[in-house]
Amino acid sequence: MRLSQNYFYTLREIPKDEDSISGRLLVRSGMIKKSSSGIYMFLPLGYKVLKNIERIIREEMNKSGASELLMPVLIPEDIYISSGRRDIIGQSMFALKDRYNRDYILGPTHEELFAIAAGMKIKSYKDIPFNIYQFETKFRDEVRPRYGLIRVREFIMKDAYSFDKDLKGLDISYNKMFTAYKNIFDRMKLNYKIVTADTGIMGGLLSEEFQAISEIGEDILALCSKCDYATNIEVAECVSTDTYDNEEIRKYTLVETKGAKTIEEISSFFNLTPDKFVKTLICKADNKYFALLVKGDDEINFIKIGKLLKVKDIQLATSDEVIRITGAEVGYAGPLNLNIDIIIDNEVLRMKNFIVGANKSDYHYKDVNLNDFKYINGDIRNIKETDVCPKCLNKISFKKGIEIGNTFKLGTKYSDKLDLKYMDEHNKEQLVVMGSYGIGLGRCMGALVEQNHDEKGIIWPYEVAPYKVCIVIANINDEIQLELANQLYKRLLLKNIEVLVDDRDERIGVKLNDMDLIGIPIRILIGRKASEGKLEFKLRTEDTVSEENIEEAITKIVQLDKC
RNA sequence: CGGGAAGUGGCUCAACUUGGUAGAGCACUUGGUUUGGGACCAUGUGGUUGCAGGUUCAAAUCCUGUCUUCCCGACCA
Repeated sequence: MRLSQNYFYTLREIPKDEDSISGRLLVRSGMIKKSSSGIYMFLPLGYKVLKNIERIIREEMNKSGASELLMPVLIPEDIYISSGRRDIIGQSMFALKDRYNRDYILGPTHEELFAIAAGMKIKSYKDIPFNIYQFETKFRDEVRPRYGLIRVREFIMKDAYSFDKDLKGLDISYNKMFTAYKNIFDRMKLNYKIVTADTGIMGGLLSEEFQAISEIGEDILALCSKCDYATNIEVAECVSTDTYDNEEIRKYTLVETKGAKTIEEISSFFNLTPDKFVKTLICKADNKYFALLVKGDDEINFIKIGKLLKVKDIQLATSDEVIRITGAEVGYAGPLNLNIDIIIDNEVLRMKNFIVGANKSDYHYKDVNLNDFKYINGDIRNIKETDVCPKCLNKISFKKGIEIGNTFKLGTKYSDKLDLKYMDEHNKEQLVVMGSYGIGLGRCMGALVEQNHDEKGIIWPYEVAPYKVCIVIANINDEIQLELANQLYKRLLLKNIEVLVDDRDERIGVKLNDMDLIGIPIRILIGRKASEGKLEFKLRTEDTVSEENIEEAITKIVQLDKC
């Protein structure tokens, strides 16, 4: 591709509407452009990267035996009503009506349609297992699009679905996908971790996330330093090794704590560390109120609460509701004289003579103990970095991750709702067991840039790079340079290597800076030694430049291209 | 959705507080000088100041509404 004759631009200024390094670099390098909040254009250079990512995924998917197909984006709302997800996904779905006033949604994920498609084939146990997948644009009306391609409202996902007769079969299908996913992300050269996670809107039995390690990651991963324990903190089990307080139990007393509402404020009021306090949060779940108690320096985990109480849609109570229930302003809730169910975190079990709100504005109780109120207990807090690994009790550490892929063991959730059944060996109807597997292509692209860049620009891993080689012609008015560049260009094309020729009428500094910015792995500079048949060879990842003749350069490039 | 900020040539910003009819840098045109890491001189083009309404002799500036974008909290590939 000759730059002078193609759609290509870069920006010198930093775009003001991008909040991440990857977003800024991708926009500056003319690969993407924000069209509206969370919606992007993929321009020629960026589209090539996206296509490379797609190619890697397709190759590995096909290798695993899956078949590609294509589903519509526009889906009748009824289908999501029957699966029960119209309500679960709710506001995140883009919804519209056709001219006859019929309701449609733009597909946020396609379990339903794939289950229907699977039903076309599946009659008997002999018809399964199989795996079908697609690359398709998904629409999700995210509350807050962010970080360039990382959190967007319209994005291309590879989604695959497996169909098996039982859980044993699902395990096999799942493991095939798991292997394919590892191959995919390894080939992209992403630095990632696999963690177990909550099943969220998909539901089902198991969810594992492929998380690209990055500072802008929106998920926190709890990783063990010794064993293979790795989870999203949303589901990380808390195991405390602290010993029980062995103070004498005292009788609680009321203390005026005027104006001190937050844990910070009260701990400085009492001049005690936050772990001597117990936070009481009022929440509402399925129209019932609960009081949740955790140690002052812990955080509530709503996913754990949902599982413990078998409720969904848990929200913190509004301040009006808190006033109605506790009789005090927000900040003074406590477990004493409270007539809603109280759930305490296991950590609180170890505490004695702690401080809680008094359900009276400006007052707290001190020296409160567990026998002063009724409760049930459970693991309802987020794991902290000071906690130990729940599996081997060694040190745990946190990393932030961008969720680039996810695999779910769905079980029979969708086949039940959508009536996907087969006839088994004993002539009995059985529900098909499903798995679903997603990869966000744009997210991979964003995460790659987050992980591979320097102050000059992007550094694409070879296989995803839009072009593998760029030939920079120092002086386009020099016939000899042009001729040498031409020769190299044509010969590399014959070897099926994607080459970009920077033959623009620009100063050399502009060209070199642009090539660094867009991150082409191999750079050939053809300049003043062209007359001797020499050119300069440089890798984007290294600072050293070597002088070669055309044959040497081609040999080196072909070699790099092979691995 | 709630809270905060901002919308001014293609891009990044100034002028707004204190109304007087829009300016810089980059980019672009043309000419010239340059030419190995974002050149220089000259020249020119380009804006109904997000949109609508109001106040005023006069609005980018003040007021109201509206749309959009960005930043901080509950979702997910």
